[in-house]
Amino acid sequence: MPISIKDIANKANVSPSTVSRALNDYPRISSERKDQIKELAKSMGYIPSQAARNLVTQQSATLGVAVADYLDPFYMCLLANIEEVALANDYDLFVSSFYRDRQREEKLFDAFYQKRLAGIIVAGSLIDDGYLSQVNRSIPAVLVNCFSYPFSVSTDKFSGAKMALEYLIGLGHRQIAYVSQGQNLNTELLRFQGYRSVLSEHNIPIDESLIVSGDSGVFGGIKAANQLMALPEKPSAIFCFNDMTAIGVLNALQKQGYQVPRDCSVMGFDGLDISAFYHPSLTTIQQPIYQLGYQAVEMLLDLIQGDDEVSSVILEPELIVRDSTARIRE
Amino acid sequence: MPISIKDIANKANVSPSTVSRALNDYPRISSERKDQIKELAKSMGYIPSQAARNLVTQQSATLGVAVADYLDPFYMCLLANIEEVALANDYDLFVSSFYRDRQREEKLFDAFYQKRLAGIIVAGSLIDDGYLSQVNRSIPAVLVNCFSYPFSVSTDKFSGAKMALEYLIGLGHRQIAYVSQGQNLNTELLRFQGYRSVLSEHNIPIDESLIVSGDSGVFGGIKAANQLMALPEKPSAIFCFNDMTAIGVLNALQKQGYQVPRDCSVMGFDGLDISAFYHPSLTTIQQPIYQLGYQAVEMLLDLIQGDDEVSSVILEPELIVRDSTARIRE
DNA sequence: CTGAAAGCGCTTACAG
DNA sequence: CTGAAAGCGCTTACAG
Repeated sequence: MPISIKDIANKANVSPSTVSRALNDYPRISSERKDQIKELAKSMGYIPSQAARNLVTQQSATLGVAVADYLDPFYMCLLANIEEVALANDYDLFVSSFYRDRQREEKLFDAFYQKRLAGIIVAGSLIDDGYLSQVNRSIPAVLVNCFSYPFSVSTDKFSGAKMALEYLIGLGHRQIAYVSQGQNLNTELLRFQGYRSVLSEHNIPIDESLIVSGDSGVFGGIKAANQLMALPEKPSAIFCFNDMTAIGVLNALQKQGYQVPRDCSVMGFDGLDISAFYHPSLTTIQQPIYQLGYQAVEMLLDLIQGDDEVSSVILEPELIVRDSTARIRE
Repeated sequence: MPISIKDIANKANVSPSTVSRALNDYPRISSERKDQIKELAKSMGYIPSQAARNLVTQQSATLGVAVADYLDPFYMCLLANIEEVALANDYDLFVSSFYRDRQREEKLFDAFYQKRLAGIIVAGSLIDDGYLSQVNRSIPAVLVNCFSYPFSVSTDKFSGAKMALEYLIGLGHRQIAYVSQGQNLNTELLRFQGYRSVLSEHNIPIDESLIVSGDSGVFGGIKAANQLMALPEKPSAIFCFNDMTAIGVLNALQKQGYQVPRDCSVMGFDGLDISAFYHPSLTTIQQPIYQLGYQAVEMLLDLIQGDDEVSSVILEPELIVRDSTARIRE
């Protein structure tokens, strides 16, 4: 049984109100009494009940964070940044994963709401375009990388994909494959649009057999690469939905005896830390992960403060050239 | 303002007690009334306040999980397993990271306690041996990989390190380096003991210059490898504290132009998914990550139920031979 | 400066 | 089967 404010009041011969005021640095209280009560509370090992406090104040200092997948380092890096910014603002985090499962994502909001959290951040939402109508709760929410939602902070995927394609074409590649994520989300479609638009600008016809679908993870990348290398006309470069996919692609190519980048260039998207340490290190499109997390928290805090003037943010990614891409061989 | 049980009671012309009983499937209630109230609650978008319920029932169905580092896939894989098992038992998780910072780890317990969580799991504790005396709270706790704590579930690191060394010696290696974690935790010391004990069994003298300290991450591995390869007598094999360290070592060796495993064998510890996809794929000691998570939750649940008969669990790791190790060249 | 009282949203004996 | 009442641990007007 945890000790309560009442226990302290009894021992100090004051009312619970006084104890509460002392502990919360209420201004009009004799400082001797305040110090005495604080010390007593400490010696008794008192730790306030957040639930009780939240109930009476009708507010909470914890933010809910839902990430698509604990096993994708992108979300973990984002999460680490979100936690850091939240902590700096005296909020703590209730973190949950929905394992890229839409049902589970939807259920999460009940959990968040039951806890009466101050606000929520969703990264990698599968509800995507339907978010506004589906999750219509009175709790402020910010989505990361879901451009269609009015309160969101996203990397410009279209622009990122274009950078990647321009770069590969600049290296002389024409047979450029794309390994998609496999779901019709904005984040996917924008990359694909970038891919198509650069190809058509360069008058390179779209070869449908070069567009294969992954699963945003390593295994999808492996499967996709095997599929691509079985083609009569193999690609000379493979642009992947994300770094994890690219790692799968790299792995499959190397296992089949292809040399990267000599036989085939490979590009990722995300800019995960580990992508720099692969062999060969991965050329990729770097998402501004820290900014994504920072701005998401700031936006959510504004929303919580009742500031409705906020509007979506789109951040530019950056091309990082490393060793997995090279000029095409004649 | 969220709607409450009172709002429903008013609309249904019954007392709040009745609403509560209907919603909680209290047995003695007319089923027509029950259904009617349930429907009404749903149509009004009622979602119960967990804080209020916890306050009155004096219990909570959420578990606190503190992990050392979001950026180490080992903890994330463990976390995913913990969450799965917890969810299956109708508990949800309050997850937090302490960023391998002891101060932060200590602070976390106040946060957990303020929330009156049902129990907590700590993975990668830095308080380590001091845990019992430091964190003496009335909330049940299970530690993962902290053998000295009475309620813990751990991989046998001593045995794991021995497997690694036996294997490397079996391949003819004698100059075997060890990259440590850099902190005097049990999890570290046990590996080191395994390392020493196998060497001495084989009458191989310990060469202190082959024992260098990393930081349990990629960068520590890189630094350590550079240090080792600057030695007059370079190691022919490097055994690393964990896979992330090994990835750093691999990277540094390759950058310096060494071929792995031809010029030097490299071994990790953990058995991360990604370690299989490196080039070369990493020989490692596989921790039973799923079992670790599963048993930790089960043990915590027992503790919460007041079952004090539980005792620590030690699980055996497994040697996974892949492509980063080879027989020594003459 | 301090106490008594009301109330946050629930649950649950206690009567009926 | 159902309502009135008490209470979980706090905070905060309202008096004094």
